[in-house]
Amino acid sequence: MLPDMSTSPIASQRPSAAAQGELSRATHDFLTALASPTRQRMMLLFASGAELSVGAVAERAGVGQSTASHQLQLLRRGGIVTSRRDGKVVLYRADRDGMSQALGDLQDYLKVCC
Amino acid sequence: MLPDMSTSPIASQRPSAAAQGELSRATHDFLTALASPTRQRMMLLFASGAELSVGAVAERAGVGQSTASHQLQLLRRGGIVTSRRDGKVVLYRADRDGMSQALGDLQDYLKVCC
DNA sequence: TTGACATATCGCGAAACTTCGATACGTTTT
DNA sequence: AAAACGTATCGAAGTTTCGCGATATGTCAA
Repeated sequence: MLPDMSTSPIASQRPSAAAQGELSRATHDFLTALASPTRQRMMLLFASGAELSVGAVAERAGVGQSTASHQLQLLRRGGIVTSRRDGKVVLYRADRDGMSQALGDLQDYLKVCC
Repeated sequence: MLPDMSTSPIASQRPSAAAQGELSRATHDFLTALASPTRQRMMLLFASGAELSVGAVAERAGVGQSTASHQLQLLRRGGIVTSRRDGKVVLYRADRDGMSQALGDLQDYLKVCC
């Protein structure tokens, strides 16, 4: 089954969550998603707005199909990629809005410590 | 023994590392350091430029002394805190420059995927 | 409906992380 | 020099993550 795409984990967070001194769940997912060499390698495949299927990511990143599917979901949960189904294929691409929002939340959080 | 404070892991990286499509070691350390609830809790103790010893962090964060020491080193490796010795005590505080540089590198990296 | 194809989920072992108590190291004081 | 104190390192148990193959689910074509 496809994961729930109707509710974005980023959008469900208040913008001022970080300013209150607590790192939001969405921002935590953003950090953990990017803190992985394999997922970093995957993200580079989406340069220039490329849209890739799970199989294409698996092949180019040098991982198995199940691994690619799982890691792409972690990236999606972190607001870094978006997915849409096109026939049998599920296409992923970089989530520009999600990334900028997560970065903003992160900056707000870090301002507390300065 | 005290860890090596003379060479900052952030400063040893070229600024354009992220633009070349590879996430630098320093930026990876920054992400992994922040992707931990315990370390996030610790960082909140440094609000308003507070400077705390390892023991103070351990007590306020509710962890053992060895744990606090270890996690603070991970935060230092990520360019998020700085340490200095004052007598028997080692004082940690937020590393404003390190954080802004890591954030900049992260932004550069994310620009590749947009 | 059946078959073919792509993706998601499951189960598992390997590797990494977290935390602790115990111990070694560095610093100051006596 | 030795004791006292704070911090860093060590070793180990528990938890989490990672990657894989196998299997289930979803989709299109025949």
